[in-house]
This record gives sequence, C-alpha cells and structure tokens, in this order.
Amino acid sequence: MSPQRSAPARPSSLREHNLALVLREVADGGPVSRARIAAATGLTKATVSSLVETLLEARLLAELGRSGPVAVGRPPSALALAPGGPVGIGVEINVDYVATCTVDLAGAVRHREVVVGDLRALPLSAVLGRAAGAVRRAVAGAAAPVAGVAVGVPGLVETGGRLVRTAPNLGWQDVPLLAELRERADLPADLDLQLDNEANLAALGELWLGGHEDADGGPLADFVHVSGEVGVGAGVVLNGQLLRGRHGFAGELGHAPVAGDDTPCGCGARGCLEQVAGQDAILRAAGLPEPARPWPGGDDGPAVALARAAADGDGRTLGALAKAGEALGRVLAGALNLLDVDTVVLGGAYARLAPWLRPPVQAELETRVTAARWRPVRVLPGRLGADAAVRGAATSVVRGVITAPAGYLGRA
Amino acid sequence: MSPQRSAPARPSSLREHNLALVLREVADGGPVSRARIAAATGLTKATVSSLVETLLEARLLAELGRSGPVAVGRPPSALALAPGGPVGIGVEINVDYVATCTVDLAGAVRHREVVVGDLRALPLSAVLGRAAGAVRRAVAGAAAPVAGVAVGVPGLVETGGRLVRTAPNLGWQDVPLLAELRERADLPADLDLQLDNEANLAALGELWLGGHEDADGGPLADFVHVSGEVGVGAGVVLNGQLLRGRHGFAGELGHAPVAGDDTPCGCGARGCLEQVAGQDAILRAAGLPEPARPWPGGDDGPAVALARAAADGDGRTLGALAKAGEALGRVLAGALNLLDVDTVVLGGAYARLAPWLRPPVQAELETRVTAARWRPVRVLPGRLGADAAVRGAATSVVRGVITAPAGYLGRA
DNA sequence: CTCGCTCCGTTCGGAAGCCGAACGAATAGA
DNA sequence: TCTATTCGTTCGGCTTCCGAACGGAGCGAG
Repeated sequence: MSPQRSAPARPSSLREHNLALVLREVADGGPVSRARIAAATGLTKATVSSLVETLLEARLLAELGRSGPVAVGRPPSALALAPGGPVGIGVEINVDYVATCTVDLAGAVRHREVVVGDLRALPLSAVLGRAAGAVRRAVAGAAAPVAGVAVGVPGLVETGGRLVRTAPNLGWQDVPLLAELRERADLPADLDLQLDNEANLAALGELWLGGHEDADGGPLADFVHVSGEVGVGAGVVLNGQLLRGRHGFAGELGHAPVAGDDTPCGCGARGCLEQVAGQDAILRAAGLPEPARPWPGGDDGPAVALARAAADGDGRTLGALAKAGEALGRVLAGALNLLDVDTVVLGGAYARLAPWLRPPVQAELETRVTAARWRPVRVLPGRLGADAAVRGAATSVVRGVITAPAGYLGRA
Repeated sequence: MSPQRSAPARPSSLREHNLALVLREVADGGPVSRARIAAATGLTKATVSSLVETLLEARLLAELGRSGPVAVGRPPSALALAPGGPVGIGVEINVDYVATCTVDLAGAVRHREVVVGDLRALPLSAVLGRAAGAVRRAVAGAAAPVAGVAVGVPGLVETGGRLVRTAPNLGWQDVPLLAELRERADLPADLDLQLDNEANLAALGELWLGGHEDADGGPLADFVHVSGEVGVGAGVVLNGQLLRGRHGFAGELGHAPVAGDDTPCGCGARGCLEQVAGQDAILRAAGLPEPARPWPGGDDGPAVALARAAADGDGRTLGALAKAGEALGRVLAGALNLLDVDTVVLGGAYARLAPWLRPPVQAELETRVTAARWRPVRVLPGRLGADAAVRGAATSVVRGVITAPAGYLGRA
C-alpha cells in the first residue's frame, strides 16, 4: 500500500538507531555526560555506556574529562563530538567561482577556498578541471578522515543522481559531474560523493547553521528559503527536512507568473517572477550597469551595487526593489499557503537587499497568507550570505554521519 | 540538531516494525503464504511464522487454507486480512449532509449512510447532535471491533488537534468537535478519534482507493488533489504521504491571486482563484441559478447543473469553465513547480466537470511547468466522486492499524 | 581526617527478538 | 511406494536492551 518498501529490522538495526540517537543528543546539546544522555533519550545508563564506547572507538565522540566542580556527587565525564573525527567537504560550482569548504563534526569551518573566474567563458573540461583541483586540495588538506564530498551546482539535479540534468547559467546539459570529479581528482572509489542543487544546499545551510529561531523560540525548522542569484531559487524546509520532491526538482519558483508583467522569459512564457525579481532584472530596472564579471559569489556583485544605490536613495533602484519585493511577496504567499509555512528566509543576494525587499514582501504576505491571522508571517534575512551553499553542502556530509553513524562505521 | 526527537529503540520496537512489515505485505499483495512474505520482506521464515502467529491471535490476519493445487511441493496456506478484523469509521460533516462510512481492513465499504440537510440553517448543537447520531449508529451497526473514528470537516484543523479552528461554510469557530462527539455519541474513552480537513481526506481517499497509476505504471504516490466545493481545496500527496504542514493547514490554494481578475474575495484580497474557479463562481459566471439546497454531497448539486449545461453546449457555461480551468491551471502550475509533482487529480465537483476543465488545465500546465520537458504533466479525474472524503477518513483509520499494528494490539 | 551522601558509570544476569539450519509435513509425479 | 519439492515449525545461538546492584569520585559535616 505504501509505495516505499522498508527493510526488515534486525537486532543490529536497533543499535544503528540508538547510536544515531546518542550521537545526535551530543551534537544537539553540546558536551553531555552519559547519565544525561540516558535521561534525555530514555535509554538505560548501561545501554548508553555501551553505545558511547562504540562511538568513542569510531572516533566520533571524545571524552572531555571533567568540566567543572559544580555539583555534588561523582562528577560526570563530558562527551563531545570528536575534534579529530571525520570532516565533510562541500563544493560549490557557480557561474563566477568554485568554492570549497571543509567542516568538522560540529559544523565548524576548518578550511575554505574560493577560486574566482567567469566559468561561462571556459569549456566544460576546464571547469571540471578547476573543480577537481579544488576538491583535491581540500581532500589533501584535511587533517582528518573525509566522510564525503557534497557538490552543489546551480541547476537541476535528479534525486540521488550523479548527473546534472541542466545548468542553464553554466551552459551544462547532462553532465556526469560526480564521475568526472572522482576521476579527475583521483578520489578513492569508496569515498561518498553527493550532488545537489545549490539552492537546496543553501536552505540547508541556513537550517543548520543560520541559528534562526521559530516563532516559539525553538530552532527554526519550517521555512522557505529564497535566493536571488541569476534566477530565483527556493529551498523548502519542512519539519527540519528539505523537500526534494519526486525527482529532486522541488523549489522551482522563478517561473511563477506575476500579474502586470509581460516581459518574455527564457523559459518561453511571459511575466515570470524571474523577469521582475531576478538579480539581473532588478539591475536592469534600476538602470544600473552590470558589474564586471566575474564577481565572487555575490559578495561583490550586483547585489552590492544595488544596495549602494538604494542606500544613496536612488529613485529608480528603490522603485525596482519595491516592485521586485512585491512580486516576490505575492509568489511566496502562494507557497506559504500551500505548504503551511510561516517563515521566509531571504538568502543569497536577497539577504543583502533585505532592508529594501523585506517591507514589501512582508506586506504582501500579511494580506495574502490566509493563516496569517493565527500565526504571523515572518521574513528573515539569511545569515550565511554567499557561504550558505558551500557550508550547507559540507555540513550535509557530517549530518549524514551523525544521523546514520552505522553507515560511517561500516566504511571506516 | 533535528528538531524532532525520536524514541529509543528497544527489542520490542523491532517486533513492532516487523509486524507492520508483514501486515503491509499482506495488505498490498493480497493473499500470500508465509514463505512468500519471507522472501518479499527479507525476514526469515521462522520470524515470519512467529509474527504471523501474533497477527492471527490479534485477529488482524486470517488463514484462508490452501488456494489452488497449482505447483509442486507442499501447498502454501494463504494469509489474508481478517474479514472479522477491526473496521474504521469515517465521518464527513459538510454543508449539505453528514455522511458516515465503515470500511474493513481491506478498505472495502461495509456500511454507508448519508443524512442530507442544510446544516448552515441549524444551530451548532443540532449539527453536533446529527453527527453524533450518525456516529452512534455506525458504531452500533459495526459487527466488528471499531479501531477508530476519523472525522472530516470543511475547514482548518490543527495537526493532531481536537479543535476545528474555523469552518467558514458551516459558520464554525473553535469547535472542540471530537470532545463533543465523544460525549454526545457516548463513545468509550479509549476509542481513537481523529479530526482532519475534508480536502486532505479526499486526497488520501484517491491515494489509497482511487487506483491511479504513476507515469511508470506503479501506484500513484505523488500528486496534488484539487477539489472544487464551495471553495477550492487542495490535498498534497508526496511519496505516498499527505503533506500536512506544521499546523495542518497545508494545501490552501483558493486564495492564490489570479491575473486579470479583480473580484473582491471574502478573504479581503482581490482576484483570488476561488472567485474564478470556485463552484459558486463558475455557476455565477455561467449565469445559472444556484440549485436548491441542500444537495447531497455534490452528486446532485451545482456540478451536475453545470455539466448538463456544458454538455448542451451552452456558451456562457463553456466560457466560464474554460476560464476557470485556465486560472486553475496557472495556480496549479505554481504548485507543481514548487513541489516537483507531475500529476493533478481533479476531485470533488471538478471530477464531474473534468471533460471541460481538463483541456485548459493541461494546456496551462504544459506551458508553465518547468520540468514538463522531462516528464509530462498529467491531469486525472478523481474516481471516488463525492465519497472520497468519507472513504478516505474511514480508510485512514484502518491504514493506521496496518502501519502500526502494535498500537492496536496494545489497546485491544 | 574520616564518614556519609550523592551522583556517575560499569558489571552481570535475564528477557526479547532475529537468524540459520535442521526437521517434519504435504503434495505431485515417477 | 518412493522421491523431489516446497512449506512451515522447532531449536540453539547471537545480538541487543533492561533492571538492579555495585564500585568510584568528589563534597561537606562532624
């Protein structure tokens, strides 16, 4: 009846589940004692001890020794994610740069590299070569076991696929990116490689690393992340999980029709959101020249020029931003209604433009989101800026280890 | 890190999981032998035997005896869902009727009752009295243990809530429906009562009972179900699961803005989809009189009048339907893009109007759904008609038993 | 300084579950 | 009647978790 078959549960499945439970408890709550883990998870102290021992041997946890002489009784010995534990490597291949990032189990950035260059001007093999070089350097520089590499691209990627279906802004079509990278960077065959959409990874970055809060003060777990780069991409996070959709194409927002606009769009239709709220469109409407390429990841790109003009009070720019915000708000309202989400995170280039985009977006949401009467809608600027996608990618690798430590144990 | 805490896994969790696995295998594949279950699930024959014995004792499974002397070797003894097993009761409280429905484990309808009457004309307590009477009769008439009762209403219901937040067409506001029903129908305190949105239940009905097929020929597990009743409600099914959203309000589609329309809407905004594609709106645009209330569940209501006029070639009606279909298609395109879904099911009143709505909807989807180049979009008429919600409700109860038999064992 | 209190982590027996292999059961065909 | 074949059960062994008891480590009172 359910389409997804599930596997039989053996005694070892128990252990896998509980290993993840313990590990997640440490990851969530910082240094904790065994006794606290037992209390929090509902497992017995005995069981926790056994699980912890396994995790210590796997070098995923480390014993900190005693922390502070704060209480009566035998002092606990705190456990934390192992500093020498596995790291994840994130890679972002974008129009103007290739970025890599190495993070440890705790999500802290260990290393970061950005190679700037207009990749559209290069042939595919040259781009692959650059990316492979960056990956090789990241792997070689990691002074710890590498749990995996996650690659983000601005394009459509099929779920679990190893193939970039299409990346219009790179001019890619059906590129077997992971296989190419594995070969060119000479990566071992058992190294875990993943591929995902850049907008999805950015949303995950804000989820895990943004430190955003729920309306109730808890960690934000339901939101729509919109990033305005060349197009308009969205990542939908529901209940702490990314919505990928059946084929992994979920989050397409850029080609929603916007009333009162007839600009033809590359997709064939007219009046797409991208033609009003895309970065290039705003730039055009503001009458600003396109900044010289390449710019490194939005930090120095059109968003900055726009923000500067807006801060100077340039009328055309302010008008363009207001119009973009309104269109964005209308389309987002539809998404929020459909998904029952009450928070929007303005990421990517939009984060920098948030001071001007936020008011019109918020206003549109307030009038158009049906459930706004019960729980107010919120518009938050992203906190990771242009790093969201790479850091999200790298973190997704270590999150994979934390939520399924058995898989890592098996390989390592 | 994940916001949702999970419970520790004990040895008994193993059994719960595997009981569900076996039960689902039987529910999916019809009568099966123990050996086949073992092969399909990956469990051992020994384990399957043990699990099956538990399920037999719980009266969830029944032994059919030998089926046919078809093969060599010891003949298998087929297992099927127990005919005398627990049943689920579904209730739908709508504007013009109260319906109940009793289904057995296999999803077959055992009993059905519709009480017609314009409930808007009645005070709340009278409506509750009618519903309670219907529930009491259904429970009394069930010649089998009742696993639970699921109630659907046309309004907003918080996830896991026992409260109807608002049901505009019934004039309800914060009605503690489940508590009222339990008291008025004198239901035992341990009987499982659930509450859900009618549109959600209808989507589940089409999922489980509609017999729709995927583009690949498998069972359809990803679609958006739109039902045009008084408003426009949607149920989103992703990977065989209903998308409820954080508060259970997901699927709101009726108030998406439609270009080129300025009709004021009850929600405060202008140009909402409901004002173009809602049943009443189509009726108005077609210039047809509103049929006399009450009508029983759309089967005799405005949809029939519209279908008749359209079949007769009435120009205004055809125009209204075309316009409604176009608007619906535009809004649905946005949803399909956002969710990465390629199938729309036209349910409720739309099912009857599918011959006229389908072409414009399909056309809009084909031009506006970005991924339509890779996998064609499909528009299917719903197959359960006005029964979808009640049958979905009743089936959701028995599905609950099948996917978590341990819970039922514990109570029974 | 020592004893008792409190809390932490470990040890050990017992129970629940699953697996693998061997065994009895039931039927068709030689 | 015997053999081949498939089905379902039985039994010993393994993994895992639980509960209770135990030893350990620090603090404070006397």
